[in-house]
Amino acid sequence: MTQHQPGAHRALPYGKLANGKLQRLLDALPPDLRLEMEGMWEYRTLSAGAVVIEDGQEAERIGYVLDGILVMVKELSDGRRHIIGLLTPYDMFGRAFNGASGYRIEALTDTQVLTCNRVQFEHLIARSIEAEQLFLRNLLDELDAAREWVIALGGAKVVQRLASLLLILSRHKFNGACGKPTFAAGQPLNLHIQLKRQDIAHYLGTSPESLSRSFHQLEGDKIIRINTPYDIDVLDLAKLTEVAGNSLLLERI
Amino acid sequence: MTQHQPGAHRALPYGKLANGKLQRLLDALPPDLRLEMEGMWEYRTLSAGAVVIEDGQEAERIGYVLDGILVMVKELSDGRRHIIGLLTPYDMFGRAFNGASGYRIEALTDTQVLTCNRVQFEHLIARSIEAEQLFLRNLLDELDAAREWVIALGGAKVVQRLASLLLILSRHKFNGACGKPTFAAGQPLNLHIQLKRQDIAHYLGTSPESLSRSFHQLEGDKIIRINTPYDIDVLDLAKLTEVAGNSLLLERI
DNA sequence: TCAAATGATTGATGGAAATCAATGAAATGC
DNA sequence: GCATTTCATTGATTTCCATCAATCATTTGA
Repeated sequence: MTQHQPGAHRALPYGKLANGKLQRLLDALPPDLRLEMEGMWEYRTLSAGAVVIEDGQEAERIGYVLDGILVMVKELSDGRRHIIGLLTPYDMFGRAFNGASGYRIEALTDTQVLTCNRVQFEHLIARSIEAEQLFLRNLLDELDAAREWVIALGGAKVVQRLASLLLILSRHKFNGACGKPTFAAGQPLNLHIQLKRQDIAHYLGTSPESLSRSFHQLEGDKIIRINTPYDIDVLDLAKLTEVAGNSLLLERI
Repeated sequence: MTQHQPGAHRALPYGKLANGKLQRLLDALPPDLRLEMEGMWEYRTLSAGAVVIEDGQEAERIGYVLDGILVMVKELSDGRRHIIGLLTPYDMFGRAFNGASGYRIEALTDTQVLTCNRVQFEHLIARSIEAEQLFLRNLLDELDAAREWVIALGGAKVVQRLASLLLILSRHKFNGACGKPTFAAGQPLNLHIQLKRQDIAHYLGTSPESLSRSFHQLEGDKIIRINTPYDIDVLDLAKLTEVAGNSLLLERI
């Protein structure tokens, strides 16, 4: 975290983490290490556009996204931007042990993150087998998530890829939610998509115009409801899965 | 590795690893651990179609691909196969610490692998900070590789995605090669693509027919030469990069 | 407040690709 | 060896999508 909003960090708000991924990780630690681990984290907010980690630099801090979206982006020599991946809530960013980043990470929206000094984190990992295994598991989850994006982008048609994206975001929302799932009962699942159509389009390998048409196709089929371009209700998860063309993305909900 | 070709494993042939990724990893270990680590590995060959790790099972062994291609595949209920990802030489497979696999891993071609007992490997990782960090670094590399596929598949046109695939395979071939690169001098780089057109098409989110046309378009532009459908010479890496639409995939050659 | 800018959407059109159908080529089995 | 199957390729047609252009909605800034 080479740049962040000054004055925006304060102590870890434990309530924010109830039922969250990090909390589940912490729960598995021995009490003494857990206390130490908890003390290491800082809560921060980032304004949209803030650079979290610069391309080619070694991250000073690592962290978790709590709310908002970070984007991994590569600036090409001709000025175009290539979006490599998205970091949504409960994803980890910054590379422990792994040197400089090959791309820039920036906040696509106003974002809330938990961060931690990288070196401090590495030392804790090195001292504790439990912490190390938690981190490894987390990393392996990230790998699965990245491979999931590959599936999502493998769809032949735009509407298929969009459906896959919405499925992934739905699951993030669902897994990150507190308490019992309200979802199986058939209520609409509300998604706050903090991406501009242009960014989504780029990420899905299509144009904003085609993307817009796909959004409205899904709405016409009663699969989603578009409240605003950034506020989507998923009405029919089964149909959405059908359109996505595979059930893989849903199996971990 | 729940199934493999009987009688096909023997002691680690050190020569095979010269200049390889694993060798570089081993070199960084303290001598005593390095000896122990080296003793853990077995060289095996797998016949095309052999199941390396079954969907839903916990891997007994983890390993590295030396030659050939493994495929991560999910069998859908209606009998179709969804290719999740490819494992090419120097990729790691099998999940340490992470429980059951969510997909099947099978050999797409006759494949040479180095494998190691998972539990033994986990114990070594737990004992040695160096080994642990090597593993972490490797895992983070895998994550980068997965994100690279996202870039490759993000291309809008079929020929673009194909070019990206060929670039990635070229780099694997190149980085895995022994000794000095013969590549910068402009010689053709020979690729043995062990995938059927249908499999490549599925992976790139297109049809075999469109894929075939893209192959021959690249050949017509003198960028590749198609000796057989499975034997491709890359004649002009610069043009190939141009068609792929970005230079990201090339930067690590 | 209003003008300007940005983003989302819609329409029209040419080009790209999926699909259907057929042929050629190679591998496989008997 | 030949028949059979599988795979790759090519052609013709339809569908999809990128692009250009225009409009509408929302946000931004003075």
